[in-house]
Amino acid sequence: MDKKVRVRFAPSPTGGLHLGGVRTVLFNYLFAKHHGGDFILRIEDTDQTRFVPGAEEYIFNCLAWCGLTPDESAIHGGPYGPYRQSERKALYRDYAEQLVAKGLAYYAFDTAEALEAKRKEIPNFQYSHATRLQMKNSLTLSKEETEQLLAAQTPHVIRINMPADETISFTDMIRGEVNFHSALVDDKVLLKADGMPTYHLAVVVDDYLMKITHAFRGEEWLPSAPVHIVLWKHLFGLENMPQWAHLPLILKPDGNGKLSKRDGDRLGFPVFAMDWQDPRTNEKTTGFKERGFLPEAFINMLAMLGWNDGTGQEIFTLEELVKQFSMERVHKGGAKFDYEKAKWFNHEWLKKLPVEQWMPEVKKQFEANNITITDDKKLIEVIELVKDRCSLFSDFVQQASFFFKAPEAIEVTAIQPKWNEQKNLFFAELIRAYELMPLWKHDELEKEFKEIAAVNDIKPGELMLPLRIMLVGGKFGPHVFNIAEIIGKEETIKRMQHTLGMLK
RNA sequence: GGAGCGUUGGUCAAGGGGUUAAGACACCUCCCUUUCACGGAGGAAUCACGGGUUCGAUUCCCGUACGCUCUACCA
Repeated sequence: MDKKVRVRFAPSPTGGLHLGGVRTVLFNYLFAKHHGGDFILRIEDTDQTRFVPGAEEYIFNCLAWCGLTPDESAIHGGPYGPYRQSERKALYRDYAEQLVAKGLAYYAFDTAEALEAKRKEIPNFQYSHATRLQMKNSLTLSKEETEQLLAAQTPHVIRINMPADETISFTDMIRGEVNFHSALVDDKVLLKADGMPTYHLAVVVDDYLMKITHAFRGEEWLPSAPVHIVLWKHLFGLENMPQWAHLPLILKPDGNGKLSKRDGDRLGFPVFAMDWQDPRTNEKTTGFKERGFLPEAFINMLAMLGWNDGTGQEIFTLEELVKQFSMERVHKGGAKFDYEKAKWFNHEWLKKLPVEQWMPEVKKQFEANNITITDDKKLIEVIELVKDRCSLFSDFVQQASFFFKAPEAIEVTAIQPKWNEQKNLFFAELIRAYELMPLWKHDELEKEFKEIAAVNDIKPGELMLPLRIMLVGGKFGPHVFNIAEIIGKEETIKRMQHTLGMLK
């Protein structure tokens, strides 16, 4: 029987959680759940210089919002902890030493200055089989010298001793067989001078210890795969190595290249899952959540960036995605992010989900714009009326504020040129009639409106827009008489009089 | 510079040796609508280029071009 599937997402807590990161989580999650396996979240915080307070908690919050709950993590617990690499520091050195003992790694004592000098001396310098004999390390020093330096606690790193002439190959679940020539891969640092492992060492040690069966990560990792393969071969055996899949990148909408936070700022759309405030600069970046996206839509949209089930279906629930997902159907090429399409996904989900479920978000958006809503029944009525014209929760502010508050700007210029005394008289009469209306219902209002128009011999079409401008302030929104009914007699008449005053 | 990966309409993409080369988003036209949307009907691709293999290539092979990623004691 096959081993239980175990996958992991391993972010470093250095800032906001990027679209591409969430998609990597998603594909990990979908694959694991499709196979009845476990999804592990491991924090890769081995670079102490890049530690950002709050970033870890933020990642957990994003995952919670998305509904992608880890089975094991630093906060969910689990049998293979700790799940923060900084807390596992002690165990890495031993593996690096094992490699040194076997001659597959070596101590290197080169200072930053020496490395810098070498880079200047040799163009495109690589610390590799071609150059390592020119450097200060346990390969060039005598055994005694090395031991002396070590005993004196001289700062040093441990580097992998890449084979000089081997073909390193592995099978990627998305790309098939991939080959590298070992001579072109440099001797990556495995253990840093501060005793922390680099990503290269940590990822293989932890994947082994945590019994990871499938390792998925972004395509940017492909060039360093041979380092990981060599490590696996000598540390734990290729037969125990997880199956790899390198996911295609999410590209910027214009031009080419990886989508970055900068692109979002420049083009006006979010890139992070949720709002992120950098504690060092206090710079605040809005996320998809706060911008008015439903998590269901966000996930759905991400899933379709680089994957589809081949049927043409585009709207999927998480459960459906779990059921349908397969790594073989993931694309090789990167996908450009399209914000318009992202909004479309949200629009579809808005239509699909019951209003009650997302009404609180709409309220929040109104509150952020100083409109407090106390009447839930009215809000639901309003939402039903305008939801076809909204893609995001934030759109409701623009589309429905006038139901709760008289419009601040009245687009009188839209009606002024064609305004005349006849229309003036019509509206005066309409107001008198409306004041006496016993039943304030949209069909009654419309009937009355048309009757008075007929008596005055004006085409109703000439009067509809003026009425709309009076009530809404602009040329948009649902049927005018529905609006009038909801805002009520008093408010309707007040707004008519207000605009009439402006037209005199 | 080197290595690896990629390339079907503006975008996401289905398909796969012989097809009218799906569908969605965006865009344009029309219908519906006395506003804006929604909805409905239409509109656009010689499948990067050049060689092969083949009766036949967008599909297989090899080159070329272009793009991207990596090339840190960052992940």
